[in-house]
Amino acid sequence: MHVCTYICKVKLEEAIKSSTFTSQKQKAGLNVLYTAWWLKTLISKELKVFSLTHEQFNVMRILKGKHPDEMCVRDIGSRMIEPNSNVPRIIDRLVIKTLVKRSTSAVDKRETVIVLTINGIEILAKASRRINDIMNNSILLNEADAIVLNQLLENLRTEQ
Amino acid sequence: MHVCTYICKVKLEEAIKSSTFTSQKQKAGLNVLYTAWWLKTLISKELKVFSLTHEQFNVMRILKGKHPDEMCVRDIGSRMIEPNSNVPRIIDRLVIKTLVKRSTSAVDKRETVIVLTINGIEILAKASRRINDIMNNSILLNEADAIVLNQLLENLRTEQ
DNA sequence: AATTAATAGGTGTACATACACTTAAAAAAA
DNA sequence: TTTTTTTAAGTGTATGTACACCTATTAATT
Repeated sequence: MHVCTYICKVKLEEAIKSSTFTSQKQKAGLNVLYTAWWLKTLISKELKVFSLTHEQFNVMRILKGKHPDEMCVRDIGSRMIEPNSNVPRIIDRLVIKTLVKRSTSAVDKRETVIVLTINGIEILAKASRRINDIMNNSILLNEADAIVLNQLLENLRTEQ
Repeated sequence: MHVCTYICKVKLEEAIKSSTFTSQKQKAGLNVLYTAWWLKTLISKELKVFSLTHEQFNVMRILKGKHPDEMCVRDIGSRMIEPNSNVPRIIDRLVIKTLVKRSTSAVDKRETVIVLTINGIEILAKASRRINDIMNNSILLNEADAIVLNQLLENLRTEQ
């Protein structure tokens, strides 16, 4: 049985070498930005095994949600975590790796429709398993706390 | 007196058009990533008035912390919110805009030392005021909630 | 003192992002 | 039906990021 000899808390103060925050609210802003970077880096490192970037993986996961149906570029873009990502260029790279197929819509010739290839589905399945494992093992947050966190983040983003 | 007629909650489900999360923990991960993007965009939009990017502003704010002392590139890098930022290139742009001055350290010729110019201090003061206002007005989170949020994010990042 | 190792900064490349602009096609208006 | 407007995708440019590699300088070792 593994005994956890010590737990290293990655404190914000240590990470950005600063301990003077004008308010907890200000600290929370920096904390969100730093935590997002921490998470992205964690995920990106795992995806490297599959030669995928965070964003390429994200697009593939979105496509999976509609598979075997095709999705247009606009529709993919509207589901991205970072909505201003340049989806056509991310798709370019997935096409080169033969993970997705791009074709013009028969219904509306303006639309480009994308669908995962068999290769894409296989790679995505493997990558998803890995990422899910990592998220479960690395995010040490119980479900009750996660609910509170989700609520607080939603409050933070509330607009008048 | 301004009457707030309606409050629009930017729900994660609406933002990424997904409502099927395998766990609250998984949702929390996406929520952190999305909130960070939301915050960054908010700040970047404000900084546009000053022709500054989020990262250039961040470097200038770090320099302010030691002003009028100089800081070496490595030292700046270690205080960045996103530690893998390529500091020399961010400084390149600040030098072009005459917001900082770059020179070789007399003590250790390997080191490049950076200091804010008078122009840089002025611009930073104006930009900081604007950003602080925006943060105070846009992040609708009371101090008690902010403390909880900070604690949860620190827990989330805890490593064994 | 001469050699080797470590460190600081910078560069090259691939990828992503923000945003303005272009082009083709479809929809709406005249 | 022709013209105008809107929409979907893609492109160009400036910026930033991740990471491997290079160069100069300093520190450590022999």
